[in-house]
Amino acid sequence: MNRKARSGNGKVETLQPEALELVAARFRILAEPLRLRILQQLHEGEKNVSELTAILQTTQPNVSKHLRLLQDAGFVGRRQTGNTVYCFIADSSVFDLCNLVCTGLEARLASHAELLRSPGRRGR
Amino acid sequence: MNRKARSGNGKVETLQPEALELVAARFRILAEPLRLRILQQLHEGEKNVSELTAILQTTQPNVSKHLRLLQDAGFVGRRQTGNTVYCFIADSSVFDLCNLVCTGLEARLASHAELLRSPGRRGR
DNA sequence: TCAACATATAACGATATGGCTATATAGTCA
DNA sequence: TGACTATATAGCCATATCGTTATATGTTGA
Repeated sequence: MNRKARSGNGKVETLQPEALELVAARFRILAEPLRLRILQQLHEGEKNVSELTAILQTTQPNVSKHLRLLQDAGFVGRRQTGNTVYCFIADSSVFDLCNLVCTGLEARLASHAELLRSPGRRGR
Repeated sequence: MNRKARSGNGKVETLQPEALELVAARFRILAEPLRLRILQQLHEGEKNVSELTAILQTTQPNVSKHLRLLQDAGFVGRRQTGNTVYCFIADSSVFDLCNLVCTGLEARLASHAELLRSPGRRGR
């Protein structure tokens, strides 16, 4: 064991800057509303590109592009039958991530709401 | 209870598109290497802007700008004494998030490595 | 009040990214 | 093979964001 972080012990606190780039890139995948909506749709069950396009009210190339990123990151998988491509959640831990963010967001918004309500009487 | 998601039950699977924008925005805060490096530094203990600037090898305005985003998101707090501003982690759950991403990333990279090693003999 | 220091903001250029339209690729069926 | 359908890619424009330099704000101490 030397001073540099080794594989398997990925505590973000100890990562090198280059590794943090990878972590940031992974966050960036989830930093787009449309991609989150795609994940949300796939949470209900697998869907093909045309279905997603219709549901999300955007263009087919746009869906394809976003799907590619989600697939490259390993969040989404694909299954092709004939010439239609069915997409599905390949790593459901992505929802743990999203829900952690949701929780933090709720806490944040609640604390803001608190500030607007009865200043000086926090917590009741 | 009506058909729209209500406060407190923030399962990402059920959020409206507008709510997903907020979730995406929160992910976006963590989608920058320099911001992750700031968080990393603050994990060791509070630091002021000048110290961060020196450590991160960038300009002071750049650090200030990123700190602002981290503060607005509630991840980082500030304490001002005299004219120096000390920053610290205000929501340490941000590291849970980062570590979840790290874990997923490691798994992803490991599975890629697997593909390069002995094709056909996966899992051993 | 003035000089000095620490931090914040403004304004800019460079780059990245989202969404579009047009087109290419690839699979199915006749 | 050729028409049709589903998806992917290319190319483009608009916008957002990073990092920089210049400057403003604000705090301390003489």
